[in-house]
Amino acid sequence: MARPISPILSREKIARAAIDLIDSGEELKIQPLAKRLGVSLSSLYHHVDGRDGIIHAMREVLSGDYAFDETKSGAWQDDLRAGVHSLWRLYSDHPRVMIHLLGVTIHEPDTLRLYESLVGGLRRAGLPDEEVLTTLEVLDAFAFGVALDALSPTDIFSPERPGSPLADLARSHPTGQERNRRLYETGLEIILAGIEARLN
Amino acid sequence: MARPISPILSREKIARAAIDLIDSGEELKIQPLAKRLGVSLSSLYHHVDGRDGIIHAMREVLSGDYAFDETKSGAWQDDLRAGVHSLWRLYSDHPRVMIHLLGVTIHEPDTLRLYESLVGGLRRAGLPDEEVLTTLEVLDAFAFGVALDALSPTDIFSPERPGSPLADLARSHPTGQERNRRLYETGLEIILAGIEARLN
DNA sequence: ACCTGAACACCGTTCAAGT
DNA sequence: ACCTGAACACCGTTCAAGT
Repeated sequence: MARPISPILSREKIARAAIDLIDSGEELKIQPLAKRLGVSLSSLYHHVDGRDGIIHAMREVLSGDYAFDETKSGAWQDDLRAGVHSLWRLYSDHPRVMIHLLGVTIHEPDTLRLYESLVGGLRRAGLPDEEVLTTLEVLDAFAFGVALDALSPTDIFSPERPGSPLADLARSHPTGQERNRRLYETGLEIILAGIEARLN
Repeated sequence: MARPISPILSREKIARAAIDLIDSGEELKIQPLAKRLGVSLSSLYHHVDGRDGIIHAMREVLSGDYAFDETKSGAWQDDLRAGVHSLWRLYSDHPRVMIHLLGVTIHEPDTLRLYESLVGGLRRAGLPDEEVLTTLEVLDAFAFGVALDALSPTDIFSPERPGSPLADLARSHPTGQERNRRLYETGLEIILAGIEARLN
């Protein structure tokens, strides 16, 4: 086969296949990616600018997929919960993809709109302007950290010596997804309570 | 040269050179690493088990370097501040190394002792046992997220349209290291205030 | 035991050829 | 414009040879 009547590939198809590949635990390699797409590996280079191009394409696709529909104007706490949750879904659905996206500036309008919505929530909470962006970054860093935490092995705390206080606590501690979910929810509530406490 | 009188390499020397390499922004590649150490690349394989072995060696070295000297028993807030700070120094001094260490279980005694010290602080704060480990994970995820945030380009929020509320706020917002430091300190205070607020 | 150079397998990228 | 196979450069790992 040479030039097909209608193109088999597209920037988006490549990006989605790459996301699937990474999410399934594989490394981002061109050969397996081409195989998934049912094409030869050199075909990819007609649509994206090499490996880096694939990474940029993934960012574009994800930014659109997780666009935030501004259901605004409840209590500021609920608005922040909704916004951070949307961000966290993006991060925790694709933690391995996020690692590739580190160090890439976000200028997709969809993602910026999400940040703007969080700014709105923080302002309505009564936060002074000079603390809004830093607090937004706190929420973002927290969500990102929790998402990467999900990549840790199930038994994070594996104390060899049985006398350790960690060993006792670890026994009645949830593992896996349940552990991660509780971590996210508890942490978010702590941060919201902290923001509120500092307003006075 | 063949077998030297005293060995040129050691597991630790290789680990430290690898950490330096990664911290300086390079990828972890064997050839440049060998060059830094002044040896041929095949020499490394006599001391570590390939690339994965180097990653394990880095974990061991860093765990020792950032061992926490338990200066205990101030206010629980101060104890937590000290413990989290120690953890954060590890993460934010070597954020790129940390990415390689994701998904590797920590069983180095030095690091476990640091976690145990945080458990002590949280208990003295009056947290019920079933929340201690989750709250510890919140602090850890936050510190980790902030450290990775430092890898973002200096201008994170780059709104194209000038009408955006982000554009205005970004103008009077610090950048680079200063931005990251403020993010860490503000976030930690928010979380401590949140823990305290939820105790009642 | 510890270092070396050569050999090998793997992976990303390029390019001429085909429609 | 879009797909292909072949060629090339790069990188991790192995191994026989040397002390």
